[in-house]
Amino acid sequence: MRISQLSAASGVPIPTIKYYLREGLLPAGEQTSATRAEYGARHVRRLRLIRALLEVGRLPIAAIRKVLAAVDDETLSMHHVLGTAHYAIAPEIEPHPDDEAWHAARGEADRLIADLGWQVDAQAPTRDELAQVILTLDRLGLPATGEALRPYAEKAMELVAEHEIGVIPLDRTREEAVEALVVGTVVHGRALDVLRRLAQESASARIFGISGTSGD
Amino acid sequence: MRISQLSAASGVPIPTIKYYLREGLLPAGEQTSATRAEYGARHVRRLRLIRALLEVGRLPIAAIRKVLAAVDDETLSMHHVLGTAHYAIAPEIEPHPDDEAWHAARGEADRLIADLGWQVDAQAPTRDELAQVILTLDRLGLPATGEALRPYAEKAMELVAEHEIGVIPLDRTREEAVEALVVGTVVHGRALDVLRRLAQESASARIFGISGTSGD
DNA sequence: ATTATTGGATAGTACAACTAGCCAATGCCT
DNA sequence: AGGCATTGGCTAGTTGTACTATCCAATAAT
Repeated sequence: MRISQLSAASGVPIPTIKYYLREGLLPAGEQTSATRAEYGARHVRRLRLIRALLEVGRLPIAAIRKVLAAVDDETLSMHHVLGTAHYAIAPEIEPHPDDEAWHAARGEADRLIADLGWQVDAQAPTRDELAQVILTLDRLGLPATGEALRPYAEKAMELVAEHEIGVIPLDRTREEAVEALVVGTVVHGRALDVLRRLAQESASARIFGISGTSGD
Repeated sequence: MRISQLSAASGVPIPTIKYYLREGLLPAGEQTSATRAEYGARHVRRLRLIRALLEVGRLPIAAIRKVLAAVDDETLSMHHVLGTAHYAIAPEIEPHPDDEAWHAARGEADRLIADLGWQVDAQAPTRDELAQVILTLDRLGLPATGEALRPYAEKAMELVAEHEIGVIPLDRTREEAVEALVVGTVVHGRALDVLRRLAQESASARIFGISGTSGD
C-alpha cells in the first residue's frame, strides 16, 4: 500500500499523513526503495486511532504522541499505559505556589478521593484537575465541597469506570487491549458527556417545560 | 472600580480585560468621563464566569460570547438558555452529505434517545455529536451500538442530569439561576470527567494490579 | 523514453487567544 | 495651577497549533 492508497483508505489527506509521519504519530512505512515505502493495515488502524483521539477526544498532537508512545512500549503494563494516557490527557495547570484557596481545594479533592476509598496515585495530575474544578465551583458560589460531588462519584462514576475497564478485551493481543483502553478513556469520556447533555436537555424540558417567556 | 482594580480583583490582566471588552464578552463599564469608566461587582462576577467557561469548560471565546448573550437575554426561558448553551458547546461537525455509515450512526443515536424516552429536540446538535461518537467507536471496532451505550445513559446519566437541574436555585434572580444552569452544564461536565478518570485509575489498579511488566 | 508519483524537506497559512505599544484626554495630588 | 500617572481606545504584533503548499530529485510505470 502506497501513501496515496493509505490516504484513500483512511480519508486523511496525503500532506496530513506526511505531517503525522514528521511528528512521529505514525510509524514510517517499510522503505522498498529510495523513493517508495510500503504501508499496511496497521497504518490505517493507527490513523483511525489518531483521528479518534484528535476529533472526538480533542487531544493536542503532542498529547497524542505521548499516548501512542506508551501504546507502543511493550514493557509498560496496562495500568502504566492508562496512567500515561491520563497524564497526557490532563491539561497543564499552572502551579499555585502558595495560594491558600488552591491548597484548600486540593485538600478537599484528596479528602474526597480518600473517603471514596479510591486507589489513586498521589502524584496523579487528575488530582489537580479535580482541585481546579472544586476551586472554580467554589468561586462561582456553587456547592463544591467533597460532599456535593460525592453522589456523582459514588453512584455514577464507579459504575462507569468499572464497566469500562471490564470491557477491555484481555484475550487478544496486547496492542489491541491497550488501544481499547486508551480509546475507552478518551472516547467514552466524550460519549458520557454527550449523553449527560442529552439527559439534561430532557430533564430541563420536563422540569422547566418547553414553553419559555418567549421563543428565540 | 476602575479597570486596574477590576484586574486586581479578578486576577485577569488589564490587556486581557480590554480584549474581552472588545470581543463583547464583558459589558462596558459605566462611562464617567471620556477617559474613565466605572466597573462593578457584576463585572467581577462576569469575569469569573468567563474564566470558568474558558479554563475549566474549554469553550472557545466565540462560544462563550453566544452563551453570555443568552444569559443576558431576559426574554429567554431557562430551557432556551440551556439549549443555547448546548448549541454553543457543541463543536462544529462538518456535514456528511450522503455518507451511509454516518446516517447509520445518526439513526442509531436517534434510536437510543427514543428508546430511553428522552425528550430531545430533533434539531439538537448533540444528536450529531452522539452519532459521531458512535461512528468513531464503530470504526475502531469497539462496541458502540445503542445497546452498548445504554447502561451508561440509563443508570448514570439520568441520575446526574436530574441532580444538576434540581440543584438550580430557582428562588433567586433569573441571572443567578441562569448562570448556575450554564456553569452546571459546562463545569459539572468537567467534574464528572475528572471523577470518571479517577475511578478508572482506581479500578485499573484493582483489576490489573499496580505492578507492570516493568516500570516506566 | 517519457510521464506521473513518491518521499523528504522547507516554507507558508489560518485561526485562536492573547499581549504590547501608542496616544490624547483626564484625574489626582500637591 | 501644574505635572505626573492612569485610562480608554486603537492598531499591530506574538505565540501556539494543526495543518497545507511547493519544490525537488529519484524512481516506477507504461
